[in-house]
Parts: sequence; structure tokens; C-alpha cells
Amino acid sequence: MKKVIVGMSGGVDSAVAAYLLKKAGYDVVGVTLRTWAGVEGQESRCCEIDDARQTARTIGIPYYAFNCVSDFEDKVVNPFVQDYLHGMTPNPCVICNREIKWERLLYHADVLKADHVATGHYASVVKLENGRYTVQQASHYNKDQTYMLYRLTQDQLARTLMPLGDYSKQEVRKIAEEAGIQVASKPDSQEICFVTDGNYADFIRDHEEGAVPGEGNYVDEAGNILGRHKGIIHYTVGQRKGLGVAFGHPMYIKEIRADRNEIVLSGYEQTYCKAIVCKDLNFMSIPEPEEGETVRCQVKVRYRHSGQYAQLEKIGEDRFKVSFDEPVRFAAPGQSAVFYDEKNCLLGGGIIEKVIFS
RNA sequence: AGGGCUAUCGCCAAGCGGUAAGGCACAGGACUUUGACUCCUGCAUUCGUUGGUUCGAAUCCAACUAGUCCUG
Repeated sequence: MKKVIVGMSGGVDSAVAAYLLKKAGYDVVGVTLRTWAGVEGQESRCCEIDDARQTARTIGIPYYAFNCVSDFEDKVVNPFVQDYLHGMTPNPCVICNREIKWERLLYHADVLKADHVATGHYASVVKLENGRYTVQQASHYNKDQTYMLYRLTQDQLARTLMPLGDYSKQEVRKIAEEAGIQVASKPDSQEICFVTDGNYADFIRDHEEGAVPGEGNYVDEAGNILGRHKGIIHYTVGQRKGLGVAFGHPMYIKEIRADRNEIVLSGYEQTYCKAIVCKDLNFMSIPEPEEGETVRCQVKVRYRHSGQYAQLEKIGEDRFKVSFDEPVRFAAPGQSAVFYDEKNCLLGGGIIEKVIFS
């Protein structure tokens, strides 16, 4: 009998993943990675141990909770804070998946002599004819979570099971209900798991030893001063609300210039970009393209992006230029650009380093 | 002191004789394992004040008040 370690967050999805694997005949062990010790013992929404433990008991599987708070702090939280201080818009979940979740689950799988690890992501692991592993979008596109998984390595994928790829959220809740799982109707998680009150600026201030950048100017693209901002950590590219300045029409943050403590505001049309430069790449369905080679694919510059066709081109060491067929809006440095092939599988992805508007 | 200009929601702002656009902000809600975006809903019976002209005024006229600029 194959043994599998299921990462359980305390929510419905991972609970049903564990349940389905058990039903399919696997020797299932539930594991929760404790990533965050909030004030007054509040846990983050990615690791609610009490719910996970109760679910494991209901399903009838062994369960362990492991602490990885300091690891999470080092690899996810601190880089998140630093990115914000430098005017970028980090995407902690994609880092966490590779560096924490899979890394630690596989470690525990080895210790517990398990063959696989599994999660409750809405996506499917696929082995291709070229021998590589990739992740295919969920059949129910509106819950597809492949965007968050593009950084997983071949070694990680080789041992990964994702049982929920063909289920809809409604089906999952129904299965949970029928199995008597208590969290069947628990709300979906949302927002960054370790910023429990949704206030990033305060969180960053609390986690930064040094001074955080203060007030500065809003400027237009020509450099004219349009007003004052509260400090760059309060803003992100694409933001329209909460700017505190009024114009006759909507204004968006086009760019954050951390070095000059300036925020560039522009109208709707000016927020489109035609290309981006990515770094820190990871390739899945294909090996990393050579310099001079170009690859056609579809690219998402954010979770919930419908995607845009583009051409990839290696322009240097761990640097790729992504040229869009049609301009896209609100690509933000620090966010991830995720590439898909024609079969809706992950081709690869990287972190947006630079946005090219014209 | 004289002359010009302006006074419309907390803020910006359209309207130019026919019965108060829009944006920001704010309040709800939808969407969401990142940030943002987006989408619904609500938000001036009233246009500095007082009179007048008119079937009808924020829109025209007068006076007053306040702000602003120019001249002295």
C-alpha cells in the first residue's frame, strides 16, 4: 500500500483531499505545518491546527502538526517585508509553496517513509512524454490554483498528488458534508495568511527594525508633483482607491519609485504595458529555453488573470523578456508572471523584475 | 480704496433657462489561498445669502457675504 502525507490546512479542500486518498486505498497521514504564531496564539489561515486535527480524527488517519515558524519567517515573511520596503509587490504564497510547504512535507514524507505528498489544490499533476512533470489547470477553471504552484521543482512534482483537480468547489463541499467533516462549510481562505487584519502597512512597520520610508510626492509621468503620499509601503501598483487625491477621473498607481520615494500616477490607458522582464525563473513542462530561442505561450501576470498570449525570450542569465501580443494592465514588479502551454499546463514562470510600458 | 474673477456633496468637478454628470472619500455586498483591479448598492429635493425676472433659474439681474488676483 502506498503511503501519502497530506498537507492539511484546516480547511475543506485539504480535508477532502485526505478523505479521497484514504478512500482510494492509500495509507494516509495528515500533517499541518505551523507557519505562524500570531498574537494570543491565533494561527494563520493556512495552518489551523485544531480544525485539521479534528478532521483527521473524523476521517480516521494519523495526524501530526509540525512547527516551522522560524523557517517561514526567514523564507517568506522577511522577504515579503523587504520587497514592500523596496516598492515591490511580493507574492508570498508562491514562495511558501516551494520553500515551505513542499520542502517540509517531503522532508516529513522521508522521515515517515511515505511515497507521496498531497495537497488540496485545485490542479492536477501530469507527467509528460518528455519525461517532465507539470501541473494542469483545474477542470473547473474558476477555482484553478496553478498560478500559485509554478515554482515547484521537478523533484517535488514527481512525488506529488493533487486529488482535487477534477472536482468543483461545490462537489468538494458536498463530499465533505457526506463524510461528516466538520469544516464542510467553512469559508474559503483569502488574503495573506500571516497578515490577519489585512493591514499590511502596520505589519511591515512592526516587522522592520529600521525606519520605514515616509511621506513623498505623487508625480505624473512628466514628473509634475500631484500631491503627497503617506509612504510607499501603503501602496501597490494598480491601486486606484485610497490615494487621497482627487482628479476628475480615476487615477491609478503606475509605478513606485522607491529610490526617489515617488509614486507615479496615471490614467487608465497609461497603465497598459507591452512587455515585462522576469527573473528567478522556474520551468516545468519544458527545460529552460536557450538564448536566442523564442517560446510562444499564454501568460498570467496575476492570480485571476485571464491570460495574454506572449513570446518568451531569454535575454540573459536567469532573465527572460515576455512580450505580450496585446498590452496588459497592472503588471507589478515582485508579482509572478506564470506561463501556460497550449494544453493549459504550467510551462513555467518567474518574478516580474521590470515593466516595459512602451 | 478701485477694478477683474470665483462661489455646486467632506474633497475635486460638470452644468451656461427646462427640473443637480463624473471622480475621490465613505458605508454595505460580490469576487479572491498574494497585492491590486473589477462588479453591484447607497451617498446634494439642492447649487454662498437675500430679493427679482420667468410657466420654469445652479444657470439671467441686483444687493450682500466670503475667497482670490491686479492697481494704488
